[in-house]
Amino acid sequence: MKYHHGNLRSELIRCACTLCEEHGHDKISLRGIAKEANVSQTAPYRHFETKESLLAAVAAHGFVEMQKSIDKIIDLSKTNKISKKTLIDAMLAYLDFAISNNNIYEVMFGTVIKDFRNFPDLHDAALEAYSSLKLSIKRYIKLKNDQEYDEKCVKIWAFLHGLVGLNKIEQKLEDAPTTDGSYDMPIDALRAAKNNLVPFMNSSIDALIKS
Amino acid sequence: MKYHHGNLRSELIRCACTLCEEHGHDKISLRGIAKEANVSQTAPYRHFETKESLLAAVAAHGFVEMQKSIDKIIDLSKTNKISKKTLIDAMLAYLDFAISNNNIYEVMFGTVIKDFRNFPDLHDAALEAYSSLKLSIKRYIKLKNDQEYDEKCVKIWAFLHGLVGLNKIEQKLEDAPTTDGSYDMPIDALRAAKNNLVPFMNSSIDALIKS
DNA sequence: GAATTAATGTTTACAGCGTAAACATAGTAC
DNA sequence: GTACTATGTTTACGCTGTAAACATTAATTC
Repeated sequence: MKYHHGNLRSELIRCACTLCEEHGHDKISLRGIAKEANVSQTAPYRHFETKESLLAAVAAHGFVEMQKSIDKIIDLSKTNKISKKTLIDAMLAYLDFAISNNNIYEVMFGTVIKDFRNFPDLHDAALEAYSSLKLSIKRYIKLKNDQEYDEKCVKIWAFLHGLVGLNKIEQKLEDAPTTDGSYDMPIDALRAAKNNLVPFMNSSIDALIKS
Repeated sequence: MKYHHGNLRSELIRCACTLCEEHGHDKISLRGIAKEANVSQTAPYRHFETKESLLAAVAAHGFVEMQKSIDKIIDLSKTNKISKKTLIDAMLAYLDFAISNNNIYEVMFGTVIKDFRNFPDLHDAALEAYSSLKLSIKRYIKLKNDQEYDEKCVKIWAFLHGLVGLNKIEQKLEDAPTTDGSYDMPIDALRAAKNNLVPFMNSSIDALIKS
């Protein structure tokens, strides 16, 4: 085995992403990541100042991937209007990314990384992802000015982000009978929403854009 | 000083709430909480099986307090309809609680507690809080059936929960110029929303209820 | 009311964590 | 080739959650 790895930095990010998605950010250690990459436990410190900065790289990677999955839907090579179906598909792509990369999404939006400005790559990646979300609205509907696009975009982003959060709650509550013998109403409602996601999203997104 | 504390359990929860809100759940230790309560570092284990279960008590307390702040607005002693202003006030009470108890809200809705069913008090408190949210909608508008109330409630809850999340993001991004010299559009939009929160909420909540 | 038991404290101990410091090896510039 | 820099390893430290053994007080039994 070579003394020098050659590509340790990106390998560490790769291992961190894998382990994070598998076990959750609070269950992974720098030592575990280093072991996964077959290096000593302090080797990561040649590439990342702290554990937080390695997780920042994981989050940045997440934002890039999330943006890609939105861009794929709205087809960046074109500039024409998109249909309502395409808009909803883009929103569904957001949800799909968030849910299939649950633990990485948590790193992107949770409290792990305190200040994005300490990690310029992450800061940029997050803004880039937002710009794709905004672009999808821009290409769906004509509004007065950029500020108005931002307002709608924030409303929709909040709604999407909230749905991701509630999805986590649902998993924690499940539908065990409560102590008084009744069942969990919010869970049924959340399940119903998920089972009919397209009409659910159609009505909500439309309402928010026109609000 | 007495050998037996007398009220250590509730005192530990109180200390945990204080320290958690002050430093964030990931920065507090069982040892620190024990020290704050003036007991030995393993004393908490006579009342809580794990750190997670102490934090579950913190979360349960949070849900109770959150529910109280909603109930105070809609006045549980009455059963008549409420005005739109009162409904919005209830939603603002949710946001206000979430933001002024940022770190406890994180414990309530984050990944710290894996499965609420392991903590029946927490499970119940969460459902109780949801029922108050739903009640506020029930007393605002007449809908077909309970299922329909749940659908609207989930939409609004998602929106509120998402706004709380975006508020955290805003704090992490702030408005430092990005590497290409431009400024952060989402931040401006979020600030604009916060500076005009009542009309912002008015239009959004209305749109979601009618969607 | 004394003896027993249960509840609730303390002390000690351990393995895993993030990370600092000292050292070793490999690649690069002159 | 020699010096320098980059990137690896080894060792060590204080903090963490928590298990185990022990001490003290409160509650229960007779």
